[in-house]
Amino acid sequence: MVDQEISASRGIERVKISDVAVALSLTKSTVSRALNGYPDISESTRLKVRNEARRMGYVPLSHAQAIKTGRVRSLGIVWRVDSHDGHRAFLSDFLDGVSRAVSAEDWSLTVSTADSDIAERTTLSRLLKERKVDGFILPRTLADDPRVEWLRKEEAPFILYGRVASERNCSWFDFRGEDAMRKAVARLAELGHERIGFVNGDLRFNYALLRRDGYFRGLADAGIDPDPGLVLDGAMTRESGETATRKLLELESPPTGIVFAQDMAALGAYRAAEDSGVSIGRELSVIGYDGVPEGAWASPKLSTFAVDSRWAGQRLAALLIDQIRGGNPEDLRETGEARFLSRGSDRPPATSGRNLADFINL
Amino acid sequence: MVDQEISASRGIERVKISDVAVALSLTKSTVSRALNGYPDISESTRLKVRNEARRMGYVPLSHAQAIKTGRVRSLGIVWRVDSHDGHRAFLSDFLDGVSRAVSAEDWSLTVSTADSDIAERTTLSRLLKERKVDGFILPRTLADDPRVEWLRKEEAPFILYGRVASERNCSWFDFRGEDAMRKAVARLAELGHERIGFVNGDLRFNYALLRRDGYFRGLADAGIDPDPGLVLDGAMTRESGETATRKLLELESPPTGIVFAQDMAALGAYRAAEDSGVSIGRELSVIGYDGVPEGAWASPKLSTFAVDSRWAGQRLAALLIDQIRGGNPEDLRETGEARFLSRGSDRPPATSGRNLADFINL
DNA sequence: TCACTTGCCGAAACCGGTTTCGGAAAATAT
DNA sequence: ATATTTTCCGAAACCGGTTTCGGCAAGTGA
Repeated sequence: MVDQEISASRGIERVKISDVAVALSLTKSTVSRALNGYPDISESTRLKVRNEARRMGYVPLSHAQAIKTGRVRSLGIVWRVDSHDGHRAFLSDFLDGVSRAVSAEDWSLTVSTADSDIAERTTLSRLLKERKVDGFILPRTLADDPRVEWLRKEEAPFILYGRVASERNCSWFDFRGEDAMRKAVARLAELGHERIGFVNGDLRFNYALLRRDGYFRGLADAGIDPDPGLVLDGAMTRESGETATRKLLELESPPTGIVFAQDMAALGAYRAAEDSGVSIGRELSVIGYDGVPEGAWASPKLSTFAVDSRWAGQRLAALLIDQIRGGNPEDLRETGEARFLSRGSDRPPATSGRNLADFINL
Repeated sequence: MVDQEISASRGIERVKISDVAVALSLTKSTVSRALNGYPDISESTRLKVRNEARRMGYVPLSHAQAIKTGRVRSLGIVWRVDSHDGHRAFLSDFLDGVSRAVSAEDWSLTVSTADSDIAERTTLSRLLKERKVDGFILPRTLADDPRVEWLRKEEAPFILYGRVASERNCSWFDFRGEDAMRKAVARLAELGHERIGFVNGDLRFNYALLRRDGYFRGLADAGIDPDPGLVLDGAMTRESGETATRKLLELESPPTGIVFAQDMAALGAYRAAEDSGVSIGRELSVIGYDGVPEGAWASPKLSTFAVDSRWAGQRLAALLIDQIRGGNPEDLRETGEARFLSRGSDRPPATSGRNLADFINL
């Protein structure tokens, strides 16, 4: 009667390490070491233990392990929700990448959101103090990112999605946006464009600085003198991209091609162009960066440098786990290449001396 | 020298409960009970303990608590990445909502992704066995959802985003999509439409069944005989929405208005309409459901029933925490209302006997 | 044959909290 | 003044693992 009550209230008994030990007439210390690959366990007992553990369905409680090891086998991400929605489209892919890498090692992922710097700091601090995570993936890297110094001080492992000036002890993964911008300019120049504008994102973000450099290098490569009047920044949404484009089109001699540091801004150009009566792919060429899905639904489709967010998430997680396991942070840096999607929005300039036939024969 | 080495290698010492106890000349058991609000601690010492703990920056390790309490103060979500991308736009808001509710209680959120049923089951199982989470939020509820039965068997707390047929012991939050569909039909009927089509999502999902019911009730309300030929399903992307719309427009007597169970499908209608030479808001009225941001960038802007994903996440998390703390699952059910955004895509039919002036005087 | 490794496992401490139990001191009742 | 209850805290067990340490038995070398 009492037994029934107990079993009814407690449900399926969880099998613990001592259960496995008893079943094998061993001590739990032996079972633990066998399962964790200690060298002082014979191969034969290691095998027996592993089989019996599997047979009994034994899975160690992660928090019971953590109390002694100090590791919870979990990574943390604080996602900013206060900024432009340009990156929102990638959250799903990004998390998928992180999740895959993390699951492959039997780790897990803790996600939190924040809508301000202090909220982010508070959350990072709490996750760290409670030891909910062993390290952090930091998206949206600033040129001079205060999180870096703070996490160094707290001695918490972290990795940046994006590069940073203060390199000491930093790991990162990033796509070489500067290369993409450079190629975008080269592409437009090759098509015959001579006045090529650049609409950048917010300069507080490090990628904006890098992409700006790439743009200017592209101009230099093509032998085009840079015109500061053709360069704008702070556009990371459709609205601001629309405004920026409008400004450029209202210039005395407007650009025939514009490179955008972000697709969302580039999509804003479509409306500005429509209002100004210029058609994209004809009077105005546009190349974006990011590879947002909406680009494929614009007409003409937006040519862009697509970024593989899933891959970024995957590498970030894998590198961070390496670091937590003792790897040297400065050895854990990787970059990737954005893939150019040539679609309809980049074409030879309508007013160019060179015509379409020339281009085809190029 | 040795001390230096130790302090240098171990860094900032974490303050533990025994440190607080020593500082106050109390035992750690007293400190623990004081902090956790046990009634057998005097108000004066409770205050002293609380202040000293705060002063020393003491925060309990969540996994150290968990080993005795069995609770890790964490919720789990497995996000499906294999389906249509209609819900991706909401992930950011949704997670933000969950994160807010969870942080308010000092809990945390563990996120994982899966691209198949078995992957999802494997992940749920692992999170449960390792006890990384205390309960699950289940998005994307199926009409007959196998996760429900399985989690019941495992005795794991869970809550559904969406309702389900097998109600026993289930908690949920959901938006009353059926009400929205009913109102959408009413709206179109009021505008003078008599042939109103319906493009539904995948019928395996429970919301599709509910919304279909809503559509038919709307027709009944308006005294319109349902025409099975005007009802299609399985459209949850732009592509499939485009195809579905094309089919409807090719009918001998095509609908003058279409209600879509999902915005993404409704956006597909724009291209179909363009190709067929009918203009949306004139020859064809369209009402969607979801409130995706892209809807505001279509022309004309898509009229739709917008869902507050942040709110959904918030309520789901709060209700689930209540349940884990002992609340009766069947008492923890809530629904919400989708908010109608009247924009440009729903207008009186061009061929209607009633003209615009009539409508204005309505 | 004896001393000395080496291989392998058990015993026990330990991690940082929570919770039960018992008892001393203070408050109340008799 | 004594008996009885309350109030409040300390002592110790406990949670489920990991890790250190020590020792027995078998193997090795001289």
